[in-house]
Amino acid sequence: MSVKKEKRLTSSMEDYLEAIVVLEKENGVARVKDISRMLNVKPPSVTSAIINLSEKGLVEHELYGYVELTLEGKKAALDVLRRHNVLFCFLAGILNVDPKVALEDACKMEHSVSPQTLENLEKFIEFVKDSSNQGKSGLLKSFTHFLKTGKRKRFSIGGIKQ
Amino acid sequence: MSVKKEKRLTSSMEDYLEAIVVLEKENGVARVKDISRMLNVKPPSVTSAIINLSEKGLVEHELYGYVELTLEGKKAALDVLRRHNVLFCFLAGILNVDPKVALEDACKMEHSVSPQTLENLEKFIEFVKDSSNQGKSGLLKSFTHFLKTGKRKRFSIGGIKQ
DNA sequence: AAGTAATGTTAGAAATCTCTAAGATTTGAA
DNA sequence: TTCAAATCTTAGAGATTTCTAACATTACTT
Repeated sequence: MSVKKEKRLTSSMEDYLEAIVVLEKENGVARVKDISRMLNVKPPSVTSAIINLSEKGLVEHELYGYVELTLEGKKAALDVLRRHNVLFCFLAGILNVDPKVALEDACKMEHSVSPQTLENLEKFIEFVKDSSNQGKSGLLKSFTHFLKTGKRKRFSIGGIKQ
Repeated sequence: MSVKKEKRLTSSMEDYLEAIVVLEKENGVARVKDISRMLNVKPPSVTSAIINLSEKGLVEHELYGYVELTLEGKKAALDVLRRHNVLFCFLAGILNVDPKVALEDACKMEHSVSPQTLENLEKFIEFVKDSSNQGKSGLLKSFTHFLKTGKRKRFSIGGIKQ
């Protein structure tokens, strides 16, 4: 009975998984060259990573061929992607951080955000965004105004206009 | 003229700086043993780190003596601490994440949050918190309620009661 | 003051992740 | 089909960070 001790994936390995799932979505398949370009690492680093992920049962790979996520790998990759997206939405959509910066931050923070924080962040986004049907909610408008001027504007949640 | 190329500090080195500044605040001085305990690493790791930080001009250290931050080191350490505190405030105070989890997350995320995100986060905290004089603001109460029940409650910002 | 306990350092090894250089395989063009 | 370009892998080295084991120093205790 080989009960593998599942160590948490490193940030690096999560990056590779994420790149692979994104490439699969974009191109149907993931190739070493594209992973390399996407992550700004050299091809040998990708090969090493693939061997590593393959030993963990997260990807399948034939020499000189494509890289494919296993079911488990896909699950892990989508989890990273979800963290990324939630963080990006919050940073760019609520905190009003420049999208380029928000992207960079999301790419780094996605590896350290806990499930609980992620869940509450998702709910917070829902809470803030759903409170307006069109574009920015009152809260968002008010905060954006506060960011620019330092002054508060009234706003409402729950459909009650002030 | 030796113009050192100042590479960004690694997460690890930031952790050491942060521990040192916290210990200095608590005990007046920082010692290897305490840094070791605070960061959950063995003493030789601390010694290595101190040598590293010392080469960067961020700490001073006499063999078998105390560790002290230089001016530059203190500046860097306080910067990390500020990131930590802002993140913790947001997670625990606004997102309603369990303080223990919020602490862990802050400790990890503090190394990857950009200045712009940090600044906007600080303003967001100010925006949300200052909108009530006593404890949780309307927004906070409303979000907490939403977290628990999934239902929205009306609230106000700007001192206007609904 | 001497010896023991506590603390700190040195040396050297292991894990992780990246790179360069060089060689292998595949693809595509003539 | 054969050769050149593109792609991928292997081998080996370097950086970073941690550890254990052994040794050095300092601080107590009596």
